[in-house]
Amino acid sequence: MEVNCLTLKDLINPRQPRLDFAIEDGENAQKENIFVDLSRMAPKTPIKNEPIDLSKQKIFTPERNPITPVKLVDRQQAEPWTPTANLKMLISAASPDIRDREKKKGLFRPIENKDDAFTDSLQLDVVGDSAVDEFEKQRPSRKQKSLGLLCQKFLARYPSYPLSTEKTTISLDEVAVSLGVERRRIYDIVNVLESLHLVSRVAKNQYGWHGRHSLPKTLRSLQRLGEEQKYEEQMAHLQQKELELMDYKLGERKKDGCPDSQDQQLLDFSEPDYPSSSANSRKDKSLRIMSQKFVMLFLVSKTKIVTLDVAAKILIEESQDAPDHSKFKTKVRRLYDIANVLTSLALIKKVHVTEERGRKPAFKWIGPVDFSSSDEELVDVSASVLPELKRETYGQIQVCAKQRLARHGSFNTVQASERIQRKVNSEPSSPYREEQGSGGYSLEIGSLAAVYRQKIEDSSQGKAFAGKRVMPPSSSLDPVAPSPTLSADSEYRVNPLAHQVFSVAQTDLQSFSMQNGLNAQAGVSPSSAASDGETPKPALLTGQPLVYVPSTSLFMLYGNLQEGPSPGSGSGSERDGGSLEVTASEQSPTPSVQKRLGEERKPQEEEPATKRQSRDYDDSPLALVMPKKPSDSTDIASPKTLGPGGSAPLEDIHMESQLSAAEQASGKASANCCVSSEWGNSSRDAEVEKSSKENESTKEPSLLQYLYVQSPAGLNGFNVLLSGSQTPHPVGPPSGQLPSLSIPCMVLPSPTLGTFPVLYSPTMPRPISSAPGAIPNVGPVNFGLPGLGSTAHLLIGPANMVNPKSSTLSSADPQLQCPGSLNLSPVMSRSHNTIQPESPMYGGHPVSVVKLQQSPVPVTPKSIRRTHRETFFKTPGSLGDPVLRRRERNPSRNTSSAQRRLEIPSSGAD
DNA sequence: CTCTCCCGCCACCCG
DNA sequence: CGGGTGGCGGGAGAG
Repeated sequence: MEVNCLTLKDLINPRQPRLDFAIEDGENAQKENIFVDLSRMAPKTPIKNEPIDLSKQKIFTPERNPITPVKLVDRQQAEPWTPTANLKMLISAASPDIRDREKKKGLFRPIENKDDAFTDSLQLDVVGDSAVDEFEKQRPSRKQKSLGLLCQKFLARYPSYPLSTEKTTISLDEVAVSLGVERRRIYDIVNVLESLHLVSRVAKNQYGWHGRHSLPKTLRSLQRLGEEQKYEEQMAHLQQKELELMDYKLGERKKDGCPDSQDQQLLDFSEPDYPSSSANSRKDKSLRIMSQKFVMLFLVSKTKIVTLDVAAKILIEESQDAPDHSKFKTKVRRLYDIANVLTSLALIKKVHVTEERGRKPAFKWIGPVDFSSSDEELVDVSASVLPELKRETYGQIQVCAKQRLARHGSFNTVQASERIQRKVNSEPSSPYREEQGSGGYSLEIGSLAAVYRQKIEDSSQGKAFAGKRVMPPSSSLDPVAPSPTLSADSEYRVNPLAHQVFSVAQTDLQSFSMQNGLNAQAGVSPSSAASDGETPKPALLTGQPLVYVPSTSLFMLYGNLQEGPSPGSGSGSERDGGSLEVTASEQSPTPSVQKRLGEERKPQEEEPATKRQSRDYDDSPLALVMPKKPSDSTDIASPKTLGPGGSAPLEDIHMESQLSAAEQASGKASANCCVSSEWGNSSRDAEVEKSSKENESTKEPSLLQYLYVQSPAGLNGFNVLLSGSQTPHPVGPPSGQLPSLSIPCMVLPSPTLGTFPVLYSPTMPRPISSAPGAIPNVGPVNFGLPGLGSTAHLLIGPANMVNPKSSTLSSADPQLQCPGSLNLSPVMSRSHNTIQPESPMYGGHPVSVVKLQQSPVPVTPKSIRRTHRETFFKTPGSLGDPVLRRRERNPSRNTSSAQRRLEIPSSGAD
């Protein structure tokens, strides 16, 4: 058949018209520099079949009938897509099974080509000729088929931060069909995603989607591993060598071939090859491992820039392959594959490093960075000093945080970036400088790393790279087991700093803001500044959580808000070190291990309930949190069950804490709010603008205080809160009643906590009574922050946090939906999917929303939302979700867990 | 040219 | 053993 098919295909294809020009550009852009929106995309949770509306944001999906079609005008889209599609159609005709697939595919098709489709459709509609042109043009350019694009499509199907309750399984076949590609390609994507624990294999052909919840943790673990392996040194070394070589040999491009020599040199340092540690079995060379190592390189790199040649060399070296040119080429190819996926995840972007000799392709890390730094430091200290963290510890931690703030909190991003840049430039190891601006990562990282290194060194030998071999490839990759540090971390997060922290934070913030200036622009993070082509859009990345930590992170947040998805923001997420337990699970290096670990994890997980909570925050796109106990409460959502002793009555506590937190927040928040939303969008309601303007006055002067923002995972960051109220004092009123803020903002309780009362401030165009209940029609409100720029967009929904986004948009802000704000829409859509149930409610009465706060208990869908935790890695049993909220869910979880276990085996190769 | 990286053969390896 | 996985590298599009 295939043969025949091919033939047919050829005939048919002969050129389907794809138009994708516009799209292509976009693609290119993305690919090249960018980042992606995937996060924003709507999630479709279940792939399974249905096309869901998914919404794909922009695209409209024309489709549903996929089928065949004749080429024609009607459905231009349908037809042409890709040759592959055609082929499939043909095939389907032949076989029923296939046909089914086709159908499915068809459903999805829109997705696949959404962009294209979108464009096409527009064009077509507009211009009749286009159709013809299309045919003519038809080139399915390579770009269209690129792995990066494919990956984006893939990611678009799933929520970045799926609710803990929703377990999404990915059927490779389905995906392949829906995306119109061969399965082989899906493997490439999945393998990379798996390396980051975004997915895990469940069974044959089946993967479970975890989302980004644990990404910070995973990254942290990888960073640690990278440090242990001394990748940084290796990189520096290679770079130097190269430079030297280059210098000596000027023009020759032997580079390609050269690697050998270099490699050898490296080897010298380290050790002679190690033939085998684990012999590199196929696994060692797997894309998964390569991916992890590649990520590690970024994480340990001070510059956060990794050139492909260096990465390839290191990989070759590790693999012990004899370095030959072909190997090098192969490695590079693989790295591109990985890079495409990572780029789609908005973790890296392409840049070019200009060395003395020319440009070299490289990638820059734009994902979260700081996790390791501040928190770790703290953690570390605490861990080392106080094995057991306790309240007291917190105190210490707080102190540290304060200090840190003092030192860095006010740090101007720009300054930071400059410094970094300087460092980079001066650094011998990093001969090149980025074309763009340097990222504004915290400077501390380096120092921290140094510290770590030392520690490590102590244990390990003097040899530079000896460490590397130490790790078994696969296992090593996985995240480290939870270390005490983590625990500390977690605690830190979890409980964070209570008031003290807050106070500190406030202060810092002010100073910070002052220094930075309110303008968001000013605050632009370096990375963003860099600008290559980065689009601001990225900011939206829903996926990236902002910093939640009060102290240090604040500034990051600030930056993030402004910028949006700046890498820095991501870093914030990192902090979540709290994910201890998660770590454990995830850490288990290989997936397989993970699975196994599941059991082990459980125990660990127990403690973590709180952690998770913290994590949740982290995960949540924008979460500024004020830690406090309340946060813990959030955990509710956390899947993991509490251990026996665990936090017992979380719920109660949560409630209380939440309230208190809310109060505090309200009180504290004094400034104007700033909200940033992830999505930048152009559109905003006029009203909003007004409000914003009004706010502006306020804003400018003050600074922002913040608030906390938390967005439920599913929401993608939509919830932000800000406030700035003048009223510093906390309002006493428990849940619902908070003092009204002069500024129009709503304070949302942490998503997780459903209980929180929402605060809404009336400044809005419509006068609203401050009383919560009173809120009239507050539908979702958008805030535009002037300072933030058009990009910033805030939507607030009266309803629970959860829905607001989606529903809000749809109902209230049509504008948002406008094409212009594509980004938003996608997001929105996503949330929709996830939350759908709620949406209806929401739509109905905004006001009612307020009530939401009520008791969390309800099993209603809403409640579900809260739980967005990550389920992922955890093994099933361990998942606490159920626990948290309602015990009801457990059953489901168990089931899921079972699956995972199954998975494990397969993946678990180890 | 070089940079990217798609494509798909075919080896592994698991069930 | 069959089929799911996925290493691998030729070769071609894009710049």
